[in-house]
Amino acid sequence: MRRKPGALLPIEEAILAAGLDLRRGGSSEFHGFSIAKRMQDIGEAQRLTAHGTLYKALGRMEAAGLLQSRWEEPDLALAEGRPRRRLYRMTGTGERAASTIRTESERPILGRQAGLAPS
Amino acid sequence: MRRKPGALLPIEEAILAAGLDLRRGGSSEFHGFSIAKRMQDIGEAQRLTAHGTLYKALGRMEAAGLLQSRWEEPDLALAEGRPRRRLYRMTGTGERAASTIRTESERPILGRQAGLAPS
DNA sequence: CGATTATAGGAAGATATCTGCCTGATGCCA
DNA sequence: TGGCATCAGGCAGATATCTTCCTATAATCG
Repeated sequence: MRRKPGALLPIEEAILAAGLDLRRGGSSEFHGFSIAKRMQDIGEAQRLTAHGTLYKALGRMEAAGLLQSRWEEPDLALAEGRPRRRLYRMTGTGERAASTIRTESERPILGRQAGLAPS
Repeated sequence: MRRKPGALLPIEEAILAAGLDLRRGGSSEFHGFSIAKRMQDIGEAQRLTAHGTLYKALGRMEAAGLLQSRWEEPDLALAEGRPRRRLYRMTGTGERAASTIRTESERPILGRQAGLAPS
C-alpha cells in the first residue's frame, strides 16, 4: 500500500493524537507499549494486539521526523523490574501535523495534505 | 512440596550440569533463557515452556549460594536488539554440589546429601 | 502410618520491543 | 479506468525476565 505524499495514515494520526493527549496530561514522552494499551482502552484503531503495526508505524514516524526517541535509563527499568522502554517525543513537525489533523477533522470535506513530506 | 535439607532438586541439578557443560565449553556465564533452550534441546527436565519453574529455581539457587548473578551491560543488549540478560555464574559451593551430583550419579544406591544447607 | 505443614511445580500472563513473511491496499502511469 | 509497483497491515513469533495463583508433592511430627 502506498501513501499520498505528505499524508498521514490513520494509525499515525492516532499516535500523534495520543501524544498530544499525554502532552496535555503532563507527560511529554511516551513508549510504544503504553500507546498500544491506550489505543486498546479507547477501542481506537485496530486492536494492535499484534504490535507489529504499531512499532513499525513508530519507526516510520521517527524516520519521517515526526517523532524522536531515546532509550530510558537502564537502571530505572531494572529497579522497576521490567524491560527497558524506548521513549518517544513529538517533534515540532509532529506537533504541526497533529494540529492539522484536528483542524481537518473539523472539515472533513477537505483532503488531507499535512504531515509526511514526499520521499 | 518440601525438600530434604541439603538436597538438590532435579531441576537444580540440571541447571548445575548445564553450567558445568558451558564452563567446559569456555563460557563461565549463562542466562536463564539459554538454559531453558538447552534443556529443551536435550529433552531434559520438564519442558519448561512455562519459564516460571526455571527462573524460580535460579532465584532459589542464588539465594542458596550456588549461583551468583549480575545484569549484563545495557548497551550490549541494545546493540544486539534484544532484552537485557541476567547472567549467572556458579560459585565454589555450586561447583562442589555439581561434582557431588556426578559422583552420586555413578552410585545411585546412595542417598543424596550434597547441596543446600537446611533453612 | 497418617495428618499436617511447607515448599516446589506448572500454567498463564505481564512487561516491552522488534522482525519476517504474506496479504492487502493505495498511488501512479498509460 | 485498469494494471502495476510500492508500501502498509496483520499475524505470529522471537528475545528475556519475572510474578501470581492454584495444585501437587515431599518432609516432618505425633
